[in-house]
Amino acid sequence: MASFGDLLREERRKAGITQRELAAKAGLDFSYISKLENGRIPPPAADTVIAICEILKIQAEKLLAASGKLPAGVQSGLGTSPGAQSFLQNANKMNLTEAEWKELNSSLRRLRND
Amino acid sequence: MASFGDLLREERRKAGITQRELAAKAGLDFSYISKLENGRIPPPAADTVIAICEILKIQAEKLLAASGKLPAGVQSGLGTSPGAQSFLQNANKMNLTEAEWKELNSSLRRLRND
DNA sequence: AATTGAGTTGACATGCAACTCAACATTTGA
DNA sequence: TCAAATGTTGAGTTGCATGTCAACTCAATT
Repeated sequence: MASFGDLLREERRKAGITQRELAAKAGLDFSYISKLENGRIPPPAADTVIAICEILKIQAEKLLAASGKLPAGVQSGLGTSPGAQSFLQNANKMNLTEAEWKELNSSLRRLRND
Repeated sequence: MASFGDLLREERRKAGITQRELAAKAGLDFSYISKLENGRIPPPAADTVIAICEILKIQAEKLLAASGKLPAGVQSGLGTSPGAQSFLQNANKMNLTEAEWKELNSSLRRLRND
């Protein structure tokens, strides 16, 4: 899988903006963007990734996945539910494929749409 | 919901051991256990919660949920999957009930058992 | 050739998570 | 009752996440 830095650089260029512009809009230092793109430092916090994606007008999942981190809202929201805890433990052990996650997303929708 | 500290104290007493014994087995300082039980400090890292549960011989979900944190393995395992990322975002926004999480756990089993 | 815009780098800052350590207080059982 | 066991508290430690700042390079224009 492409590294976070490579993806970020690619998407930033697609958006046609400089590191400095992106940084300014995201409220970050431009040198930080540079280091991220070159993989000199670990990916930013998940919420920062999301902010960046909004600026670049792209879906967050790919960059988020490349960052390997879960959004704070997800952690606080799901972390306090025993049911979520065991679901997540099980899902993790099963090492689901992307197709299987898609299936689960359907199950999720069916929960309320039936 | 009961606080992490109250739950911990309750379960430790059920197991019939002292703070010092629990701490020793978990590789922690006993004063740390004391502070946890009294809510003086935030709950420990998820992996520490799991270690404690193993010593107390109880299921981890309740204490984990009271701690509000997700195990590191879950974060690194699910955080790198785009499918998991979007599933978790959706699930979080839906604010699922415990019963619904149980449903999803069944869907999970069905994925491989069919 | 000098300026300008873009990117890179190393050193440093800051805050918080997750504890430990030493001292003191309280409870309990012989 | 009183000593040992158990529990509580305040202060300190350590490491890592998440950045900033200042100084630099390099390529393209003017």
